Amino acid sequence: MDIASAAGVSRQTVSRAMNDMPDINAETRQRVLDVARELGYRPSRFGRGLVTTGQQTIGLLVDNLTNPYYGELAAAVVADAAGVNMSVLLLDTSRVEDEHAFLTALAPQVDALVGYVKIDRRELDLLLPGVPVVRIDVPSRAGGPHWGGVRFDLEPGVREAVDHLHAHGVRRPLMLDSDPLENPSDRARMMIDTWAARGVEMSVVSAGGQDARSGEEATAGRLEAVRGADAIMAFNDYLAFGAMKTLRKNGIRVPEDTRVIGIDGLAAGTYTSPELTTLGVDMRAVARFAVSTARHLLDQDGSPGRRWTKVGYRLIVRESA
Amino acid sequence: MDIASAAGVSRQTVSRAMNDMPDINAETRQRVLDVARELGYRPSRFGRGLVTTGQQTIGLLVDNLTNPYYGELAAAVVADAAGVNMSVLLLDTSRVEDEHAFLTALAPQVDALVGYVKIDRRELDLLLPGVPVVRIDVPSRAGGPHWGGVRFDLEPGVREAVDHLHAHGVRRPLMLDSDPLENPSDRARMMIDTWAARGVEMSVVSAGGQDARSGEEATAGRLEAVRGADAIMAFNDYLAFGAMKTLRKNGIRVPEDTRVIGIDGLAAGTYTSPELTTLGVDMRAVARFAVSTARHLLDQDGSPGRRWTKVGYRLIVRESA
DNA sequence: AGCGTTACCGTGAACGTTCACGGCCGAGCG
DNA sequence: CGCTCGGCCGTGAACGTTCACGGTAACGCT
Repeated sequence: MDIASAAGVSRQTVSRAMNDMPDINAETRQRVLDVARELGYRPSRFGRGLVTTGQQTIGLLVDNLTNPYYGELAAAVVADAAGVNMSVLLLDTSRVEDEHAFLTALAPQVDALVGYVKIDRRELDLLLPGVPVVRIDVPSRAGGPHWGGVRFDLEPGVREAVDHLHAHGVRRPLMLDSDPLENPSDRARMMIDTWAARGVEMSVVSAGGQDARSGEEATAGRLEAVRGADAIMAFNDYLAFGAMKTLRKNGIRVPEDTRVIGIDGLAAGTYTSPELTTLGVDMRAVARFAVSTARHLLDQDGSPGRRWTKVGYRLIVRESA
Repeated sequence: MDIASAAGVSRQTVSRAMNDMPDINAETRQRVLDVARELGYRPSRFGRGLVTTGQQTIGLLVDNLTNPYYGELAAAVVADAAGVNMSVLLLDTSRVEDEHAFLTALAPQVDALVGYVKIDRRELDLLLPGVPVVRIDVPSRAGGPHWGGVRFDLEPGVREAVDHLHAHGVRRPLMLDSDPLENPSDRARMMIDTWAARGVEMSVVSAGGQDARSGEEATAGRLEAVRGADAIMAFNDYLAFGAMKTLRKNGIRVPEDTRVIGIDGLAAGTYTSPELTTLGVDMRAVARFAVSTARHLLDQDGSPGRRWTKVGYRLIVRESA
């Protein structure tokens, strides 16, 4: 502590001055503060963190913040974390080629991991032994006792959506999937089954991608199939955006001629015309659970509590269906 | 270091085991690792940070991550920071009422501040004396020697946009401003002046807000003015989205009847139909400068370098104009 | 036997901060 | 005068880790 001698006082007095603590003369405090500014001194967060065990940091692992979906998640997590005095370190894996090296470099900074961890469990456990991990949108429970997660359940949303469409007279629904026909996505499978349960057969078009352009091109390429449908359910909102664009270019009105439903609940869906009806999860609830679970796993206070949860998609009715 | 005695070795050997260092027997390492897992031991980042002065953290201050604009900024900053081995702590001020208390709690975790700091300079300087600050989108240079920033220059974009519209025969442009008519925004003023320099008078409609709904309602409420225009330039993309929605509902075609241009360059503008032509800044360049400047101010290596820069908006031609 | 080399491991010291405690001095009181 | 008390300040100790160094034993070589 160089500054102490520079100001002619002791370490402790410097500490008192910097932290607005009592037991220090106002004049002395000012002198210390002046010297500190002069020398460009700033207390080290490491030195402080070593002795005051309070502040904890959670690492938020997302695929690509450019995608507003992750933005909404991040906003919710940050808000919740701030509420319990935790910080959030952003880990965006979109532009990183080697997730292993990435985590090696940044993970020591973090007390817990939350979000979309794609890395293998064994590998991660070796890399960050004992670090609590709360995964989001995982198919199944996995990992040790310091792992948790939230599973997304599409089913209630699909049921609501199919009910909604069926009630509006839809009988020739089309699934716009991202995956190839011979190996449909889980979402597509569920849609098809749900319609089948109502005695309606769903046709399928594969987009071969998850972005708007794929949706636009796929629907344009299979226009006869699209014209034959009275509703399109897309793998996600982006594909739905693309589909709506194609529909419009071909004079097909939404929702009068064809209804369109996406999945994700992106806010961007309110900027289109018509606004996109979609299936979405309550991100606030997801974040709330993730943060509280991370905190829980961090404390290890013996009480196991719930480490896993399931949140259902809900139908968000806007204008396109 | 409790674990050292538990494994029957010294602190240093534990360190060697945890960090894959040489000079340790493979068998001993495994034993230490086992004991560590058993006891749930994890090296403290504070203890480590105290002795290895390397990793630095920058705090990214944004208004509201739900807004994809900030998501793009965050993604770019994170990518750049990772490139120079820095971490990014997310500070979202959208849901925080008292920015002062917020910073008091979280700022000690951070080595530098980047982004949209709204708090008063004097206050911040008192709170975090000497902390480098790089502000984004500020009107003017301000702050001490440890402050920097990037100024956004709308002018080249406006010039390009007006040129573009003028070349396409636009003569009755309409400004959709967020601020009231009697006190127009800087953006509106610049638009109006640029048109005036070409001998064209611009009419103005005030939306009284910056979101899509405001744009939709304002244009709907002043439909006669809108019908009389052959181009609409909006305060931002959101207002443009709203305007396009109203235009569509009233059978006005974009861009055939009326051209529309926004400001922000949101990716969401590519999901609409037609895609929104807009003015945007190169976020990657902004982030690059912000991170490198933060690093520069952190080092204080004497060479002053450039602490301020100006990046110009550019016209992004899509479909709406 | 004596020597150097290698593999492995331990011991101060240091990083910067806060906590618990104790000391000094002047003022007030009996 | 002696005593107490409050205001102000300094001194070990501790937090958990790494660095630089030194030490020990085993082994091979001359």
